[in-house]
Amino acid sequence: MLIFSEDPWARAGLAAALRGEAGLEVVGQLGGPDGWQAYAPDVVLWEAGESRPDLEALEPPVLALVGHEAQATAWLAAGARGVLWRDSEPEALSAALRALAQGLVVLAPDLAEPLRPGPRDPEGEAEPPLEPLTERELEVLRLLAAGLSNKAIARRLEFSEHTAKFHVASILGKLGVQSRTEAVVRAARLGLVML
Amino acid sequence: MLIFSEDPWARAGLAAALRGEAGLEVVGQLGGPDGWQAYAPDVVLWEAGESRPDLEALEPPVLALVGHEAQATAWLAAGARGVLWRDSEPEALSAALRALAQGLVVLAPDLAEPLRPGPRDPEGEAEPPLEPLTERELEVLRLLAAGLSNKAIARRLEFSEHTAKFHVASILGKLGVQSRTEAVVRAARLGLVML
DNA sequence: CTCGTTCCTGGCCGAATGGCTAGGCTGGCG
DNA sequence: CGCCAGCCTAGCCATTCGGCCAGGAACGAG
Repeated sequence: MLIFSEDPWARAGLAAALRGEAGLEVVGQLGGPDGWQAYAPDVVLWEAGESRPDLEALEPPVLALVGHEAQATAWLAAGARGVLWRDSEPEALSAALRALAQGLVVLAPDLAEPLRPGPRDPEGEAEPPLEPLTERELEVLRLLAAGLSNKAIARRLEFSEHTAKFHVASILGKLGVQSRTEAVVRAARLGLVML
Repeated sequence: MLIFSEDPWARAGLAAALRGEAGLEVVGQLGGPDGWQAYAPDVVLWEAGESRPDLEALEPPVLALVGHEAQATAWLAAGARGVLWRDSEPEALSAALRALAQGLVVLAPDLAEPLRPGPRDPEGEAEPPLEPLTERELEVLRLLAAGLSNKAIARRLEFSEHTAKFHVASILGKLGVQSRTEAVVRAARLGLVML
């Protein structure tokens, strides 16, 4: 097992915490993926920095330690085989690393939520009495989600800026929000547009 | 660890295969969940039958062994903390069970696909020369994505509206966009924020 | 010590945004 | 025919947004 972290102290701490674990051998520590081949690790433990993860050239499975959810999804997308919170217990790290070495995928419980097709919050909801958007409004919404200004929308759809504002206002009303940004987020969550 | 399977031979086989694994103790075998309390297991290994899984009354984390994908999703939805294929190696089972006991979620690689947000268009890209955002900027970005106005962000983070505008401008610059809406969409695509 | 970076604050200004009211045009329906 | 829904246009107005310039406090690196 090879440890990556931009922070030397974090590397040392992780190595020390895992040293005692049976069946785990820390073969080295690095600041990043450069030169990993020399260690021929079966698994990589990587404490995520804020920079974008790059696992391209890395062949062994990677367990990413992350601090917040956005990081988690970024690392998953980048191909990490395991994602745990930074404050996980050493025993959890050790167990996760062993599972990784077996080719399995390991996640912190919170991060597995999207997998559960979901009984959907039973009570809450309350929200989408959502009047249906007209075809025209959907067109505008898509441009809205692309980040276009009212003026740009008007040019694209060949009507006046006033009309653009009219449709946008109508969309805001139907979605129950008061800014175009909120509208985009809401629409994305409702599946009305793809981001 | 407690083993469930409708098939007594399968129970025996699993127990035998796992008997050798260090740090795992098979405390019993049952045909189903009835009466599990008597064994006080830390984990349950359950070879899935074709019937609908019911994990309601079951308190320890469950590792389900499934034969096909429909089963896998059914068991995940039912609350299984781990799902592996029936033909997994004993070493993989053992590693998975230990991770389960640590409160982690374990999956066969194929089953984790839905988590990876996108295969990323392989060719295109060209885009993210993306300077990293500072911690403060990420905080602002998250509120931005919630649709808050500069004023609201300033209140929430307890600094002046000017500072909010300053950070927003900095975010726009780093993401290479010119409106907050674009910034949110871009950040979502990059995995910097969850919508 | 100076330098550079990050974070925070301020003022100014033009443009964009969102709420409002008030039209006109079309086509479907009773 | 009148009525209504969806669509487009228009003006007014307060607020917000985004760009620009300038400065201060804190901290680590040189």
